[in-house]
Amino acid sequence: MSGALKDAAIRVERPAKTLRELALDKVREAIVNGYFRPGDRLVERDLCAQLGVSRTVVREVLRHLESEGLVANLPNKGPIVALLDIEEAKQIYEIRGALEGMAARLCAERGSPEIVAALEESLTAIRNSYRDQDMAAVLAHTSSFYQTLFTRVDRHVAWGVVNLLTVRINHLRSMTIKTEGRGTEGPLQMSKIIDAIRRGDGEGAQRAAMDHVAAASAIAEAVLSAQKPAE
Amino acid sequence: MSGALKDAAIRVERPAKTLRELALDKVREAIVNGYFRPGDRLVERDLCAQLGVSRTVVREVLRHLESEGLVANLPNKGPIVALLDIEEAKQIYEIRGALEGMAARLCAERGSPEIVAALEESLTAIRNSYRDQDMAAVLAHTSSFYQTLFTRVDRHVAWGVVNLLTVRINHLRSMTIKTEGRGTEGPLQMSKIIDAIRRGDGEGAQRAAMDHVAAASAIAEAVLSAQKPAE
DNA sequence: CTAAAGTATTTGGTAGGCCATAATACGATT
DNA sequence: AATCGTATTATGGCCTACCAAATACTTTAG
Repeated sequence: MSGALKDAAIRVERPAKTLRELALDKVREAIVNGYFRPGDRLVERDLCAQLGVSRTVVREVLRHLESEGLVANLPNKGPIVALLDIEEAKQIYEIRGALEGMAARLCAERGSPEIVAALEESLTAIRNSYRDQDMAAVLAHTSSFYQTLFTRVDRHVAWGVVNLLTVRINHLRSMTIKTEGRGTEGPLQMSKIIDAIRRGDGEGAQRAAMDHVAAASAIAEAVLSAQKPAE
Repeated sequence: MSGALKDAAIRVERPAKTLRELALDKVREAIVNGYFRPGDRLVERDLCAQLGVSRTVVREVLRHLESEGLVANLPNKGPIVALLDIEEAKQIYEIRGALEGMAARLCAERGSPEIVAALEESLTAIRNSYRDQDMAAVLAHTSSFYQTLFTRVDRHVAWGVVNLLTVRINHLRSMTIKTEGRGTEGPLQMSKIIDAIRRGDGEGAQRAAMDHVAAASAIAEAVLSAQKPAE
């Protein structure tokens, strides 16, 4: 991140976003924050009207979301918002545990103080956001905490995988962080990760990261199984 | 896998494959086995002609492959077959190591003889295919070896992730298995995984699985860096 | 011989239409 | 009244045709 602004400095930052990408983001966001609920049908022509784009674009967007796992396609019935089953959620958490554990270990083994500093910055932001009850900010800073973990040791592919999986459980995440006591417990677990990284304890960092995810998973499971019978 | 054929027994198994899916498979296969080479442009209208389908379908297929990482989209220039850079390949192998290690550990901890039997069956098939110099069969049976590892402990999501990543390095795989001595070394490493699982040694199974992937990764790296300067 | 102007090529996106299938409503028949 | 066909509708899958903008390639004029 040193000399990357040589000719990027004056570069006109054009939106460059193709209409398709804009639509994709819109629909994904609509799903993630519950405007479309799991199980809702996504009727192509309706989406065209709502988004103001053509069917071609809508269809491409739906295909993309399908491969992200946010949308499921029922044969001869069309696309719906994917329903999240508890088994799948647990598996996603498990995978995140494996990958985040790996990244944490690598960070510890690298032993760079900058990583520790960056992580602590995110953690502070998380604590502040909890204090302010700003849950959206908690999520954002938690993401950047993990992003640091992955990208500071150049594991962009793994970070991509984690992101891909995370969108599928996003509404779960927003529920887990609101859970009783999560405001102190979560940051505490994260600080353990940082501690282990600081003292170069790869094993410990890995374990701490996995513990943190496991805790989130347990809460998510409780939340999910509590709400399933209700509906 | 006990009583799942209650009403599935008579279910009419219609192909149901939509044209889009057929085209998707065709193009993916064409990329994977080198009919389209990395860097080749994928001109929509040409593909339409070659596949005998409309642009609508082709575009959706290209989007899908893009999100699989097999196709890259240059802005205002169009899609090309993604080039595989060595750094990315290493990361993919690393992730596979983490996930396959996890699955192997779970298999060991479950301690079911059926898993061991299934794995051994795949391994025998692999050995036979090596003996017959049938490399396509080696790849197929290797896949089913890992599929067993994941699906017998119900880790379908992780298996999906591994598959997603694997297509991106598929041509590497076909090169690594042809490497000198891989015909005895690879199966040997796999038999170590099985041994550890058989004696319920989770830790050992995990390590053995990770070793196996690490060996493949090392070979792939050698192959890649040997061929890059050549072109 | 170079620079400018024109010409393909190709993607991004739109519009609209056709057909097959599934579900629903509706009417007829026993 | 219950059942059985039969329209109707909604919708996805797929197609053709078109336009605008950007890129790449030629040709022409100075």
